[in-house]
Amino acid sequence: MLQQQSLDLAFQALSDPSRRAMVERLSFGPASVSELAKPLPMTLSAVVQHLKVLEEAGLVKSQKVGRVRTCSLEMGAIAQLEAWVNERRRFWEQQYDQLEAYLAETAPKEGDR
Amino acid sequence: MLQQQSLDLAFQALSDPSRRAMVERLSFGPASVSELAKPLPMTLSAVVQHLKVLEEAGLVKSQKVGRVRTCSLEMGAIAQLEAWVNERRRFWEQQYDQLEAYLAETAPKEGDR
DNA sequence: CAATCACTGAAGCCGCGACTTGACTTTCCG
DNA sequence: CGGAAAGTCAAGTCGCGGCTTCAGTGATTG
Repeated sequence: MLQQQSLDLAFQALSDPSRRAMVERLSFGPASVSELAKPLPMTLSAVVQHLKVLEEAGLVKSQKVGRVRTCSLEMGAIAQLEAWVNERRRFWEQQYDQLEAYLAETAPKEGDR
Repeated sequence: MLQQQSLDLAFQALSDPSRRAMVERLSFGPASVSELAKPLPMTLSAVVQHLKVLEEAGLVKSQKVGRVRTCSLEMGAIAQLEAWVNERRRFWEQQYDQLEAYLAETAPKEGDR
């Protein structure tokens, strides 16, 4: 599973609060690097480094025009996260259903007739 | 938002591949600590430490009966992750729709008639 | 043209997080 | 009872991740 690698990068990237803040900001629309940096209590340099992580995780893309780099969300990676989480839930519910079925079979209740 | 804190812990916890593997295993049903440890290339001790992280993040709960501790998934935290991801997508799509609407207004296409 | 803006890149610091080792405690089984 | 199983705890090591600082480099603007 090559997915594994990119999932890893994505979760890793989102484990940092500052980077998650950047993603949240970007979910409202594109922004420049300094716009992303404005609310964060750190250097522009640090923000750029975070940005690099997000880009390598495929969560964000950016392009530079003139002297300003504009960033925006890359929904593909987000969808992958979603898929992983959904899968966990799916398996968990399935197992839960099996338990229910088992209980229903071994100890049928009134309403079951 | 106090949610922030627990979201942070959850993402943080899932940023480690071993811990994600444990969660994946647990999505198929409860397991003991050594069962969780079996596929992982590390000491039981290390696994226990990972487990602690997962529990503090609210992703897993466990209880000890006799000498064996049985772990299982805690779906609440997972649901929170899901919510965050969905929210990002929601905002992103909404912004996308606005763009589309704008384009449609300023440069109507053939089919619009 | 000079000054400013918006980054970029390279060092370097430092704390924390993922491990290991080793020593103990409890529980279970024959 | 004796010994294996299943964890638990406390140190201690080590590398990497999140910062900062500082020294550039091109665009942009008065």
